[in-house]
Amino acid sequence: MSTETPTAGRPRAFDENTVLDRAAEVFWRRGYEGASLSALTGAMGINRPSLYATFGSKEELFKRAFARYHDRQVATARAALDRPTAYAAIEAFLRSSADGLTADDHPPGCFSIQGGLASAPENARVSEALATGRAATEGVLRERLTRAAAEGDLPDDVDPRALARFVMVLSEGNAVHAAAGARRADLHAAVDIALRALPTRPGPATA
Amino acid sequence: MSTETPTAGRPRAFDENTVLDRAAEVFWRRGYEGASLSALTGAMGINRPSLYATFGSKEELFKRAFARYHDRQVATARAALDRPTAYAAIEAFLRSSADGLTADDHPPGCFSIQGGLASAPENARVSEALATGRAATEGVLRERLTRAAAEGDLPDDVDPRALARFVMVLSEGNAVHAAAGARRADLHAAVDIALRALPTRPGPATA
DNA sequence: ACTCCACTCTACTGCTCGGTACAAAAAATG
DNA sequence: CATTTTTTGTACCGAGCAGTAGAGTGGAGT
Repeated sequence: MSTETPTAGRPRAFDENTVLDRAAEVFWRRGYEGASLSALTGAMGINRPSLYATFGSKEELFKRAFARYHDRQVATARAALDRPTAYAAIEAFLRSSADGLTADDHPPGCFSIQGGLASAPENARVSEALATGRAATEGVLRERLTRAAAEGDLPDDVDPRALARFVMVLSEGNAVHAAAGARRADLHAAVDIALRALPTRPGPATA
Repeated sequence: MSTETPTAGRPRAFDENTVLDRAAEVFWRRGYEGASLSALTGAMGINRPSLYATFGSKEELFKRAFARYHDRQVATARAALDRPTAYAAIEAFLRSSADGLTADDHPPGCFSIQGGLASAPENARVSEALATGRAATEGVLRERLTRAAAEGDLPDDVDPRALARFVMVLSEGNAVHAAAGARRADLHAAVDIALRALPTRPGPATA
């Protein structure tokens, strides 16, 4: 099994996490259905049998690769949201999102969206897994804003769920633009405008 | 040729636009790469040779199907933008977008995005065609807002291009949510918040 | 009524897909 | 050093892919 640590036998010639990151990049760039096994093994630097012995199937490989991406995504989101006010948290979230969508150490845009928004029915589980991941990120945001509401850091008439959705919409729309090659400054310009929509303002708790 | 009108011979047993719309739905639901010829011909109600005689290739079929969708999209956008003020135009655009993304006479979400954000290199032209379509819609929006700026219907410090991009980001982010099954009310809630961000307000020209 | 010709249909092509069998290779254990 | 255990590499599998050949079909023009 891939999760166990064998005591004997020929040692693996590759690092599991390293090849997962390379696989993620292929899925990200080509989408699940556009990522052929040949492209994957080529980028990962391993052959098919090694891939199948380690990950079981293309779908499992995808899920493992996406899980790594998603965990980092959530960690980044949590870090950004760790700000004293709702306004600062949202701004940090959107700024780090815009930067992440245009970072040059990985493909432009968002794995959760490029991976496969729509797919053949037999691959529906993949699209669903991605949607679940995005929903989880939105959940982190929602928790933070719900806390802000409880702390009086949001006006009483603001629905934290709707606000979290709005922020995610912004981030996802920017992801679509980034996938098409938009420049970082363009994404931040959209964030600039969005921030004016917030029912809270810079500085300590408003009401 | 499909574009000529033959005077003799067996007449075509299907309507070109009808089968194009059915093809569009398959591409929309499954993405370009997830839409197999079997799925396409099945939904279109014609066989492969008819498809190839009429459209030439899968890629050409896709472009024709997308062109129809896109033309309607642009027409709808233009209609929505035909409002006296920038605020009203933007609101109408976003409302009709949210409704279109959740209409029940076609798949949820947006063909331009679900069709194929990312793809294998050999299908890159498809993703590019979709991105070009989205850029065209953004162009229509930008023209309207540029006119608003010229008319004094937007504050002088507002960049119509950035504002158009912001509105498109909203629409595209909502499309991602819609693809994942979001309800219409959720999309409108995001629009509600976005409208507060506008550097213009309901009613005749502000400044 | 006959001819013509575009369209329709079945059956096929070469190719690539995701996935696997099997034997050679290589490190740990005795 | 021989054995064991796991990984690696080559070469392959059936299935499904996009695309096509060619016989059959049926309405329009004469």
